[in-house]
Amino acid sequence: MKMSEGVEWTIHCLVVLAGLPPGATVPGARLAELHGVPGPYLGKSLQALSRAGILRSDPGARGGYRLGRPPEEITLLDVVLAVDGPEPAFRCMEIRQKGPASSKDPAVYLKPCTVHAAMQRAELAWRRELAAQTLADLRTRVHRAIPADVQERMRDWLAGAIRS
Amino acid sequence: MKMSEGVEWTIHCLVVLAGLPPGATVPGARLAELHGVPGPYLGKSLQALSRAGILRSDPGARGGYRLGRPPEEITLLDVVLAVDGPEPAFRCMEIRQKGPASSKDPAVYLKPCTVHAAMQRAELAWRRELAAQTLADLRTRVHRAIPADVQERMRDWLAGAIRS
DNA sequence: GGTACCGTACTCGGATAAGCAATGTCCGAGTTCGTTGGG
DNA sequence: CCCAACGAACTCGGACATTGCTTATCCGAGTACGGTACC
Repeated sequence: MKMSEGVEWTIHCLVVLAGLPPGATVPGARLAELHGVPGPYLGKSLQALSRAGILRSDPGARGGYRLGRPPEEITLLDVVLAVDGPEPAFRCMEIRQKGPASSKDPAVYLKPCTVHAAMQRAELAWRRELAAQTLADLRTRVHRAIPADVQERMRDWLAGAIRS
Repeated sequence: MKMSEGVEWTIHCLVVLAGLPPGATVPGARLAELHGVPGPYLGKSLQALSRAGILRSDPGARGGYRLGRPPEEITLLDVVLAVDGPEPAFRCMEIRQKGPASSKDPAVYLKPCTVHAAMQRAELAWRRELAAQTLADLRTRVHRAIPADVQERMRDWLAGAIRS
């Protein structure tokens, strides 16, 4: 089981964007080189966030990306579902209905598969934990964990990338 | 993010094996046709369980698979880690250390990445929920959910597959 | 009749190809800014 | 000097190759059973 790398990339990008003044935008290419990741492919993930409404994109010469809504209203679950896809990791193939010992009566299989339910319970716990963390929370924690000089260097670097 | 299909298959197999009398073994090929899945590939997943000690395999003409330890001591987390691999879904690439704004001082990055910690929290909740469910619990639930006639048909079918 | 040996059938285990999704890259549509020509 | 129109540069968005992993398959090593020859 492997999650798309775009999740990690876009979360870091969102943290950066959440720290900008309102209305400021940053081009995707600048976000890519800021994190040392392949630019064109990061754009693919950013597009997914744009479709989900998490990001808002301004085309044109002074265009770029900005948050689509306040960071308090963006959860990590929203980001993961947008980038990695909404389908759960465990997908029940209903193999209980296959094989020589299965029942021909469809009514037997109306209730969900027991194995499926067990796995889904764990997956719901995972989603619940992701939904409990907003981008605003994460930005606060990151802000406290990074030394002042690194933050200043990032602010200076961003000054040459921000389009307002 | 997609989990290996072998997880679903092997869990169903383990539930079947947990319902057998002690000492009884079932060949992997029989387990495959019982669930309508490709036999040779199911064997690959069963081998992983065997390496992990969850299953015990008896080679030879009257050989087959049986549980490696009591079903009360087998959790769903054990199965998932054995079949799908022990690596977490989210793997931190430490992209905070890359890019023009990163610090050259390694001491800054001794504490774990904040984004990594947030994702790990969710993943730990997922694992905790999986570890809380034993194979014995699951077998009891499956036993209650399946009608008596289907269970009897499975018992009859297994009678021609069990090697003791 | 009992026993030891041998051949056969069946099992698991690891090594080997095919299919597909994720990764990585590219080029086109659209928008804004700077420039230039005219009034 | 002010204004409008034009050209150019830069942006996002979607369509196109390529790599890696999951899926699927096969064949070889090892073991227990049944039959057979021998004592």
